Amino acid sequence: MNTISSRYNPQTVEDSRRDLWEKDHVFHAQANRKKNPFAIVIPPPNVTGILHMGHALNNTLQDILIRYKRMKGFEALWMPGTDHAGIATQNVVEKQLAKEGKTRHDLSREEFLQRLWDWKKQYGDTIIHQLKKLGSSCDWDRTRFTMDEPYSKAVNTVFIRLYKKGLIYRGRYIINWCPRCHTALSDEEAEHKETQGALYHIRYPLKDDPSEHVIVATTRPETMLGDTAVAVNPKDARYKKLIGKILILPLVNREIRIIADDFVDPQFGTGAVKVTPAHDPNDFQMGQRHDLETINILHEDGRMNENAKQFNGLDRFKARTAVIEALQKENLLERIDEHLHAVGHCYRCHTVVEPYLSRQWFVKMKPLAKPAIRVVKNGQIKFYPERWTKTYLNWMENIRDWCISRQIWWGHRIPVWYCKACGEDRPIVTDQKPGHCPCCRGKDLRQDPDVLDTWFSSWLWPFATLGWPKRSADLKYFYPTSVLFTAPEIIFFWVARMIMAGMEFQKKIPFSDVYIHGTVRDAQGRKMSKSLGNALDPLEIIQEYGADALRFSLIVNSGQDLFIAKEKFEIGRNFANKIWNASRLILMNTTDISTLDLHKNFKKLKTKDLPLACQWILSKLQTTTQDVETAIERFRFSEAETLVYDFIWKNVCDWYLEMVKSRFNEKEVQIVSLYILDQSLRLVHPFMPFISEEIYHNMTSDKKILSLQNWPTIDHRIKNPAMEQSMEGLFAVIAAIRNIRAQWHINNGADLCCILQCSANEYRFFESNFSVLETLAGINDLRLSQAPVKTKDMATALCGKIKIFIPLKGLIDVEKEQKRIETEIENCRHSCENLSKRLNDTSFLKKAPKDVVEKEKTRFAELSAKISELEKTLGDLA
RNA sequence: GGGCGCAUAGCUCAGCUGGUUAGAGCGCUGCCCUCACAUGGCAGAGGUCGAAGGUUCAAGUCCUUCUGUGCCCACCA
Repeated sequence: MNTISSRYNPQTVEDSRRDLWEKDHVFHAQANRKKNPFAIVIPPPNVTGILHMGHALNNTLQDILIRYKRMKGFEALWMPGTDHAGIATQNVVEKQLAKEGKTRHDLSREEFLQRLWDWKKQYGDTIIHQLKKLGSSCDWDRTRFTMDEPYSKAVNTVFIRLYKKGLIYRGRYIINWCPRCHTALSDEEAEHKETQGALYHIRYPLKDDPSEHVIVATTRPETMLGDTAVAVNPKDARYKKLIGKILILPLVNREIRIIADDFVDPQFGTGAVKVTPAHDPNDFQMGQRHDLETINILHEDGRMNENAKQFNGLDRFKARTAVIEALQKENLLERIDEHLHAVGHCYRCHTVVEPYLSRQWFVKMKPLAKPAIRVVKNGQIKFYPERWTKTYLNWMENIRDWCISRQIWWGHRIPVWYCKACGEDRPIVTDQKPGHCPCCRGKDLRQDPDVLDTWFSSWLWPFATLGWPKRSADLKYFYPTSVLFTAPEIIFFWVARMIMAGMEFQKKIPFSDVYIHGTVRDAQGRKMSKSLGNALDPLEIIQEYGADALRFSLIVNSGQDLFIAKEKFEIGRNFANKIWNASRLILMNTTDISTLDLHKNFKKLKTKDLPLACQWILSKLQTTTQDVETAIERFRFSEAETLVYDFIWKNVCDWYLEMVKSRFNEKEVQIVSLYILDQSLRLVHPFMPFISEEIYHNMTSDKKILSLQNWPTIDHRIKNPAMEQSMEGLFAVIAAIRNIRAQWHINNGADLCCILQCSANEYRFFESNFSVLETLAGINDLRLSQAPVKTKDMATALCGKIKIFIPLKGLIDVEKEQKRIETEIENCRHSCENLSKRLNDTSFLKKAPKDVVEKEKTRFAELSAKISELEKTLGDLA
């Protein structure tokens, strides 16, 4: 290693480390009675996917936790896999077909599906390979796919169970229809975007008196062709006398009635609403209340159909213009107002969706939501950050039924058959094609052509990946899983539904913690996307900076939403380089020490006899380990990472190594340095697995794998907070001397005398660390003085030398400091008085909750201690 | 319309249950290629913590209002 370049080169390292892990199946986990399980399921990326920054962040977070837990001795399973992503994947393959000038209808269903499977075989693992490049320590042997045979079994089982329970039904309702994908979408799959549109005011003449008319306002004028009523609020005085009258629907000359319905808001538009039951969800409900006819005016591809009369065949948006022109011609268009409103778009292809009346399968959600609400409310499942709990509960409490059928071919075919004789009203719900119809014994059976929403399989992920519906040992051991990591936009699609499925089918929560991370944005705060062209490709970053650098930089920025520009990755790259070089320094100077016996040798050392620098860094190591653990357990990953960064860079490199580099000839210094390196590598490993593995694996003569080593254990006997504090004082003094030296432009080693005036305690401390002080401060004549330095001493010290006199207290303004401490003491006393008043007040003691009282008591004790400490400091100052 | 965030150094952000002198990285200034590292070292400058009130012995932190800004949800056509 000592001959290796001084610059860390991740490209030469990462592939081989990955091979090392894969070859030995290092990350394979199995039901193991001797250990505690810890499981994470990956949010399965789409098979269409290529790695983007969101994935990089999401998977790095998971990897940090799973590697940490693995090192902590858990049987840590990270379950990987991919999602078939129904519409998304079908779209990709249809685009391929389009290049050949074909549509899927030019192929048979089977041929088309074959194309999809071929595609999946060829590209479906792309994302998995890319996740590996990131360093993800998944149990790759278990990689699942949502359309695997056993997984499909789970999907069908769920469908059948819910159907039998009455929680799945089929019916004609208004759903969101994507005219480009030719399929129904769930409410969650229709993205509402603010759009500048127009509010068209149209005159509908009265039948009895064509000179009179009612003006209706609409944002989608073409839907008027399907109107079957006009509705007004029954309390609206303007229209009261018109209720029940007949209007002539312009352009189609259909007679429609004016009805009264509370739904109508008299304040909006003209207070009169055109009712189109086949093309608007509210109108549909009104239609049901008033028994109105539904007239469908659209083909599935968004063109007008024969019901649109002269507009037949026109695309819906062309029809809009045509309808407006026709109305203008007949002088029936009152006016057009600008209008900002939310328009639904397909979440996959961004086409404007149409509310469309069709027969679909639905899941009744309210009964499923109930237990899922309960487990979040009672804290069995916690969200991080906590505020997402509210978002979740709000959605769950207003949940609507879930449209699960999709009119596409790629996905789980709905396990339902229809008998030709008995018709679609008698669906046969079963896993396998039945031999005959159970009611008429007819043999002409046809399976429902539709497939299930892709989320209808994803919501089973935490247990279907573990073998359910089989009662596998894995399921028993690893379920419920521990933490779920995901992005906020997935809470409704996936997280909520997984909780419902878990409660329904396992009677247990699927995971206990949900960590919601931020969205990765560009430097301007825009969401990274291919279409905007602002996306940074993680693979490019890995190529240029290394996977460790990518991981480190993402996490360190990951408090909330991340604003990422390419330069942000330098911090990770530089840190990796720093680790590399610090390791070189240590390894070059510790060749006498066998790494085999490192821990044994270390244990033999008597900490108290070690050089101060060693004692200090060892103590700092304990503190850091403790803090990092706490941070990780609280899911404060960027904090944990910063702690490791500061420990290695600022403590180990900037101070420790600088203090000991001249003493590497001492054996115990070598042992401690090597030990610190060993432990540091363990600390960084969850964050930067490649470089840490590389250094560790190569420095151990028996080629141990770091991924399988233990997390550092904290030895409280080595911990010495008081000494840490003293050392920091020492560092401050050194900095002050250096500053003066710099200001005076005195070179290192110049003839310079420096007298430090310090307290008795400090005197003892500095005296024993004289050489360190001199070396680091660059002073060759350093003197300490407990007494105030007198002019005479100065004069002696100054013979022919440049003078520096630093009263240690001079680092701070003594008077100011005294004042500050005095006020501080006064404040604390005040607080103590208040507290003691309350603690002696019996009514307070009765009323206040126990923990509050306890807290105040602790606070009182703390404050008292603080006061005496402050008083002591004050005494020292004087 | 409802809900949730954010506003702290030139920039990007930490700052958790109020409590020493508000921190980091980048950028900036000065001095250094010293044999681990210039992807580096040392030192330094830079902050009325968005505004106004309030609670408190004590407020960046808690409360109210306002301003700016971002996101999510929602069937006002």
